[in-house]
Amino acid sequence: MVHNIDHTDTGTQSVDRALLLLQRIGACGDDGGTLAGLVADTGLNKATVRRLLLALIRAGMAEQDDDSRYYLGMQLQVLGAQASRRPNLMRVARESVMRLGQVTGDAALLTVRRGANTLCVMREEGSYPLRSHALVAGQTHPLGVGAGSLAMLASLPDDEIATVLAAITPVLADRYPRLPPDELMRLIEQTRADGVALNPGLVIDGSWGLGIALHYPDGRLAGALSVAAVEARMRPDRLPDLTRHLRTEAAQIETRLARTARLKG
Amino acid sequence: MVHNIDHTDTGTQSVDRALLLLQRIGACGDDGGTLAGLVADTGLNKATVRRLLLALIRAGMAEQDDDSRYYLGMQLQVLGAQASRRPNLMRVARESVMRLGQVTGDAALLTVRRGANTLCVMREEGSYPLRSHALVAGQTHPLGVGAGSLAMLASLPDDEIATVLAAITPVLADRYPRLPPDELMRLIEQTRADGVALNPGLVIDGSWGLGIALHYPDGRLAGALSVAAVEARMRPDRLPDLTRHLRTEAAQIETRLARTARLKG
DNA sequence: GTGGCTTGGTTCATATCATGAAACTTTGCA
DNA sequence: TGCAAAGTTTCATGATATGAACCAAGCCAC
Repeated sequence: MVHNIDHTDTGTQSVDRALLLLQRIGACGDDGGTLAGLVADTGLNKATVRRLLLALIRAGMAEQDDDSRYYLGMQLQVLGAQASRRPNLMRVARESVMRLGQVTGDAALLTVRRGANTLCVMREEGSYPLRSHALVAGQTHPLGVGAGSLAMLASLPDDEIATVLAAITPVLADRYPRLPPDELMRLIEQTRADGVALNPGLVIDGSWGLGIALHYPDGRLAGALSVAAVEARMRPDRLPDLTRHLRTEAAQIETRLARTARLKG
Repeated sequence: MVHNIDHTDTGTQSVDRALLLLQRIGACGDDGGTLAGLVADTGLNKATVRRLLLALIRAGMAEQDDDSRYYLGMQLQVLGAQASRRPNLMRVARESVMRLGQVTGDAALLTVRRGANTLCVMREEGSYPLRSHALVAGQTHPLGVGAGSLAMLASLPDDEIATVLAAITPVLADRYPRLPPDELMRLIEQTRADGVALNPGLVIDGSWGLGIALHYPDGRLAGALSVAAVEARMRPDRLPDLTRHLRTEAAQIETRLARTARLKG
């Protein structure tokens, strides 16, 4: 039924740019973004950014304050609430992510794939005071960068891995010097052997992570569940314990995914 | 500082359409929308809708299920959560809206202005079993249609009211036969005299509402707070009580708006 | 089965619409 | 007062979104 599975990207340049802009505004954090900042972030022309921002504002997706900073708009809160009513991965996993964070004391993360990249969709802070803020909800990284991301990449068939690697190699070279494609291949082997993905501070020094992929009942990749902490909290003796918690919650999420899939069947 | 206050709408047709589409998908409810349905809703060409949907899907704003229905995407949940961290009207009013719903037992609503229309951004169900579902979060109506909406319209200066009326007259004639512009003018007078807006079932038979406008400390319109119920719950003897609750919560919201405004100064 | 009907999805010539360099305005600073 | 940086707008130009027409798949009645 869905004919065009590769989501060809012709004929909507301005829409793509506008939506990219929305993400960038979100990434600016609580006190919004400036026009110049967004221009720098996106690499677009100043006039283009301004024009797109006006369109976003018109639709309520963005707002502009008196100090001429740009923020996310209230329409997004409404749409976000509407989206949250659907029994999708995020809703189904919420409970598990929160429990994982509370039980381990570290940050629990839920990540999904978006093409050759990953998006962190949820983060539950643990109680441990020394926190790794390497990954925050809304951030994207190339597939393979970070524990959850690596777990997802490793779960893909080899030919798809090759495609993804080809796509992200320039980005890796540019922004993740410690993760060249061959190192990533090695990590994939390791992950497949272990059944969990370990990121020993390869993205940010001292920021470790442990992740596991999640699948829909039909075998399709759904996302990844992971735990992030400072190096001292991920010593070898603690890994088996963390892995066990991850596996328990991952199993629970997959069970619930299967249940909601059956409802529609 | 913000030069172009009228938000001129040139040069972004496709973005406007894509964002309109997002709202329509949201309006489809929990089990999504079909391509044909969205085409009918928006009046756009089928190919255009499909192309825009692919762009939305690419950005994670929408998703397409196996049964080729379209839903709101997870990226919206993430952006919605980010938007919710800002101390805007919605966040500042949340507590009051919930309390209003619980105390009165009816549905409490928070509405904002969007040009010549209003958007319901929040709804708190009361406990009373017989509910009016005339207004649900995410729905839009012309300014003046509904109690909160009427409260906002009545609070505008006369010349702006004239502009708005001119803009919405065709829509009124088409979709709200019981609310011709002159009737709306009468309601505005009534609202100004009473200090609250009463909608005695003029939009949907038997669905009554009572609303009051909210303002920022500098006098700008912020939105409206309202209560909706079936006719039997809005008999004259109950109105003073409801009005008092509305006034109390509105005052509280305005106080908190003033406080957050002072923080930025 | 088969013919008609509905709905999902795609193509491609065309003219519309988004583009971005440049100009203009405002603000901040020295 | 003059300079620099950031915000905002304009407008000629060609890249880009458009939508009529088309294809394909499912569904139903007969």
